[in-house]
Amino acid sequence: MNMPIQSFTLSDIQALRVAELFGALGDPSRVKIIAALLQGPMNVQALAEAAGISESAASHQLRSLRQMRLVAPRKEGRLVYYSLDDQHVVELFQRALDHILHN
Amino acid sequence: MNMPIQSFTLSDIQALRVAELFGALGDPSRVKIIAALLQGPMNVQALAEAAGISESAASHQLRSLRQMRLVAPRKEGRLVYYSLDDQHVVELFQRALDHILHN
DNA sequence: TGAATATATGAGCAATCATTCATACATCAT
DNA sequence: ATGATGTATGAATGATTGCTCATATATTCA
Repeated sequence: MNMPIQSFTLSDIQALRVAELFGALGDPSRVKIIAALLQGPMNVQALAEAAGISESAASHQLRSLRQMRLVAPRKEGRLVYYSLDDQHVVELFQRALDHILHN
Repeated sequence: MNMPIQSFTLSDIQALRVAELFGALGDPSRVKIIAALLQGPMNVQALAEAAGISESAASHQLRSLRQMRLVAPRKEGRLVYYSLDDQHVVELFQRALDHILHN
């Protein structure tokens, strides 16, 4: 499995989508949020603390990640638990983490 | 091989480095440049054309990629051929491409 | 030497982005 | 109902970013 990709010239939209995907992972706060979510679902407060940002800032970032379908919310009372929602991206992220930590 | 990473709270510097790596791949022009380089080394002009940007803009972007050691220059006369210089990142990129193209 | 070509680089600018602040909304407790 | 808590959201702001333009440097050719 896994046809090798010997790609070529990407269309504008394809390049944009790849860039958007990587861009979503291209901010330290979002990186910390995603790293925290590797442990399991967490609510906004906990994620804000894990990322070292305000709850409002966390909510904004979670919105971006939500819109890209990288995370999914689950409401429980007045808490909202977020979890990672794209296994491919999780693997991508872990590889990058691996690469950095092994630098 | 491959210790599973269950990582947690990243240090500020670790998060920053992961974010910088993804950020380097988080722009459509750079995505097109890297996609073009999957075929093999190319000079600045060719990369500019492949990315649909000016040669100056390409040179600027190549500088970023160079500073992150994602590409390496090889001078040949008055041409400078760039090639991909980080196999891990190449694999990361191809996975993302695969993911997007298979959406 | 002088002109042309390929690339690099700095300044300036417009656009994007991450955060803060104020506020709104929903849920729970009293 | 009232107040408190958790989250969401819009506007404003400061920082970053990708590009253009002008210019510099290096190499080749005449």
